[in-house]
Amino acid sequence: MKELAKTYDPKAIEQRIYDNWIEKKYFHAEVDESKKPFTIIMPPPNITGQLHMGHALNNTLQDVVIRQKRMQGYNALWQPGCDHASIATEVKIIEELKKQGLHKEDLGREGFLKRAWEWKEEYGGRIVNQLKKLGSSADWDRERFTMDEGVSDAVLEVFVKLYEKGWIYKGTKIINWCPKCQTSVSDAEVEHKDTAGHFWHINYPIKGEDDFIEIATTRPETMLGDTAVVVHPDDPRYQKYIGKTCILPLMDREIPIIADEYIDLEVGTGAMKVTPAHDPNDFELGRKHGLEEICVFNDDGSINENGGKYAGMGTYEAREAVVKDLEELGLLVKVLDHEHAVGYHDRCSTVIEPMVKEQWFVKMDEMIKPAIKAVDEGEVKLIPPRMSKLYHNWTDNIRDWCISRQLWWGHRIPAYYCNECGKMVVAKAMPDKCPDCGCTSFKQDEDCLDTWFSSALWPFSTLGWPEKTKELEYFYPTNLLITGYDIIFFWVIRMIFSGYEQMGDRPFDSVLFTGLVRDDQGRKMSKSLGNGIDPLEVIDQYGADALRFTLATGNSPGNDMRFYYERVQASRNFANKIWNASRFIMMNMPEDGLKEACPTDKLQDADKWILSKANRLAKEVTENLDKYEIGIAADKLYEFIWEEFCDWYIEMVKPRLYGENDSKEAALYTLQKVLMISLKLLHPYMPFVTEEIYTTLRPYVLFEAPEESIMISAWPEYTEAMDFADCEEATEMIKEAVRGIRTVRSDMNVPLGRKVPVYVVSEKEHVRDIFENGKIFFASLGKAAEVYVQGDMNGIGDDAVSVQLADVAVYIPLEELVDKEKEIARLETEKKRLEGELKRSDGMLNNPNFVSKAPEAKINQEKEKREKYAAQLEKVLTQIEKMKG
RNA sequence: GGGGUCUUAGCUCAGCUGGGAGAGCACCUGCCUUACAAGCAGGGGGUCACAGGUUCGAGCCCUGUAGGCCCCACCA
Repeated sequence: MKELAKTYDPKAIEQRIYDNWIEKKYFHAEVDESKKPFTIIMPPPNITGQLHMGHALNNTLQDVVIRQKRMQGYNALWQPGCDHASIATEVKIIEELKKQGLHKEDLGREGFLKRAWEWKEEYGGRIVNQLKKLGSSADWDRERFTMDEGVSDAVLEVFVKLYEKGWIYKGTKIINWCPKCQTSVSDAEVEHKDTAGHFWHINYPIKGEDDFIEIATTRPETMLGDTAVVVHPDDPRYQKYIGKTCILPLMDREIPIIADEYIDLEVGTGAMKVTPAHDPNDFELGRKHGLEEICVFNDDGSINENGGKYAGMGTYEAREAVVKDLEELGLLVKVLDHEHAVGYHDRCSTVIEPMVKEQWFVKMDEMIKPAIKAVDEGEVKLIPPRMSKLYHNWTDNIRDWCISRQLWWGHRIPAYYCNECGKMVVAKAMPDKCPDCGCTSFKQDEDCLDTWFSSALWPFSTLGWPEKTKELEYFYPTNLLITGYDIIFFWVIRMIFSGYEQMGDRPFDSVLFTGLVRDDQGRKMSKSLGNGIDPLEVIDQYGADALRFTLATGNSPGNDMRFYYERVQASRNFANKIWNASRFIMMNMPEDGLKEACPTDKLQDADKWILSKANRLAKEVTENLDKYEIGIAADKLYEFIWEEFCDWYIEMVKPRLYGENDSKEAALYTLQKVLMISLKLLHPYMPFVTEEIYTTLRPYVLFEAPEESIMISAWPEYTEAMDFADCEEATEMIKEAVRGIRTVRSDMNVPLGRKVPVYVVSEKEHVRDIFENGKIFFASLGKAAEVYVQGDMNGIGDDAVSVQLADVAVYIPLEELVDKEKEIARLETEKKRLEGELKRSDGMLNNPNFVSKAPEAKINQEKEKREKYAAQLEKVLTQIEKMKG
């Protein structure tokens, strides 16, 4: 007989098991109309990435769900892939080049892209291998990449379609510009942070008068691009100036003073300078009033030739110079401290410069509508539900999406310009000749698309769209997306509107949001803090199962969690627990295994009790998982396996296994049956240890006809045949009595080695039967010597220590060990407790409102409890009398 | 400025549609009992932030207060 090692050693088995799964192609899903599909689309990790705890968390949860669905008989597809992560990757490659003293321009576009693809080849596989270490059962045969041919084709298809529909357009508008990365970025990529700054109050001279209008600004250097001053039309302070002009200091430009209700009378001086080219508000105002847009910044953030003598200075250098000059001119009124929100690029933390530039945009107002409706009406379910508020936060204030990036690594915008007449043609491939002038030479747009443009199509592009593949037909819409709430705006919303627009249907039924995994002090794990915990190290130390179980428990959807090694240890211990329980069962296994199931009439109360509980557990775990309550299901498994199965059932059954015994076979069968159920239910969480045990047991547990792997075995289902709810009471009663004996022994300091006689007294015959059958348990679990079950007090002295339960009492004559005072005190405590319970119960039952309004079942339940307590209390009182007398 | 969320045992967190407060770790006591010391048995510890309200009944629902965290936002 094969033996299991004394402690579970994950390292010895994980790789071997995973390789076997891969070899057997268990992860692979093919279209099969005879089965129902269940699809999860994996959030594609960046090729630049290393596995971090966030990946470990959401991939664990995805794997739990997909493994369970696979066992339930669904045709389960977990579609994986990687993201080219346009800007993130480009930045990294530039950094690498920099170390060699090179700029990306030195390589040229083609050379740079070659380098980028090499990078992708080198690092793109790394994270996939790391996901495999976690046990992820994704269909790696279907792995995709956002820049592979198929997905790129989808990107071009969508771009051209939306362009032709008029929903993609090229326009000159104010956009967020990162002076460091030298590209535009979308609104979602700008992080606003309150930053300490100043309010500079500046006098602008009114033209032709010896008068000034005082404005306030947080960014004095932008005044170089001012083209107006605006005041509120009803502001009594400034009415006289409306329609006049003032002279822009330093630039000596004459600019109009205009009126607009946009102005808040309370803020600053009530008069605002207008810089249409460098502020989103000013831009709107400028367009409304037809103001000139003077751009005064170069792409690197320095002042350009429009800035006069300040040209060439950096932003902050220019700010100082401007302020100094104003001061010398006597136009600086005052400087106040002022905190205001400043936008930073989320990638590089550089201050974003709003700039007017020509870019490509996606028109959002129409496309967003079905996406709003879908969430409102529950066609796409967000878990937890509060996430739909976050979702609305964005959809309700949506602005057109700036999709062009001045980058090289990504999907190049499919717009072509005629080299002769400049005519623009948008098409999936370079046109043969110009429709206007017939010229055959074109130049493609230099810009790339926002990386999220391709991610938005992921749920259908990975399945082959725009081709009409059988996969697309069969697996779309997908069932579930599991991702962090931090990318709800970047990604989730964009997938939803893209799904409706391109496929005419939702991309997924549900989105389960995870929170952040924080360090043990609650801080975000980050490179700069150096507090990141490498999941691979955790796996190396404790095993993948332990990490997975830790991540799957102890938190709820959308909430952050802290990472504690203590919790991983606890999970590791749990894996070891079930390993050892299995080892125990193996040790008692008959040489040739167990060929047949034990007939019900041979099962004992304890067997029925644990089988029934396992049966109910299967039902509950399934229900929880159906609702994606992954942590709740895991808690129930833990509790059942450790406490009910190991601490109670296995301990109860031991005497039946030793030597010849009529009930041995039933015990063996029950142990194996319950273990199989437990292993299967646990498998989605702890795939490795459960597989190892399952395959080791396989040649012996023949009544189950086990599969060659647990991951393709059938998910346990609730069955009437295993519901012995009626028989559960007996075992529960015995447990209660055993617990009572243990407590008494402990309280009385009875050494474990000392066996004591135990008298079980009950007036009820059926209770006496239960304990007659359960005598064996008192010997092993309660360290009892002889056990006498009887209907009266015959042979029991008044000074015996007792456990008084409702229908039964247990007496233990301890003779010299009995400390009477102590025993009385113990009984008094018990008396108090019971009186309290009775009081509570009477309070409810004597309340006419309760009796008339509460559900009948609840009332009956309460009545039963009351009876039990009353009976118990009466016995305790009698016993106290006896001890005293 | 708008919104969300949290406040439960010493620590970290569960607690499903309201029906007698839970786990892990930590702590105390006793055990190397032939599955497991990564273990077993027993035990201590909580006016569920505060104040009202709804209800027969509130950790859970409503209102307000205080503190923490987070997101969104074009107030110069």
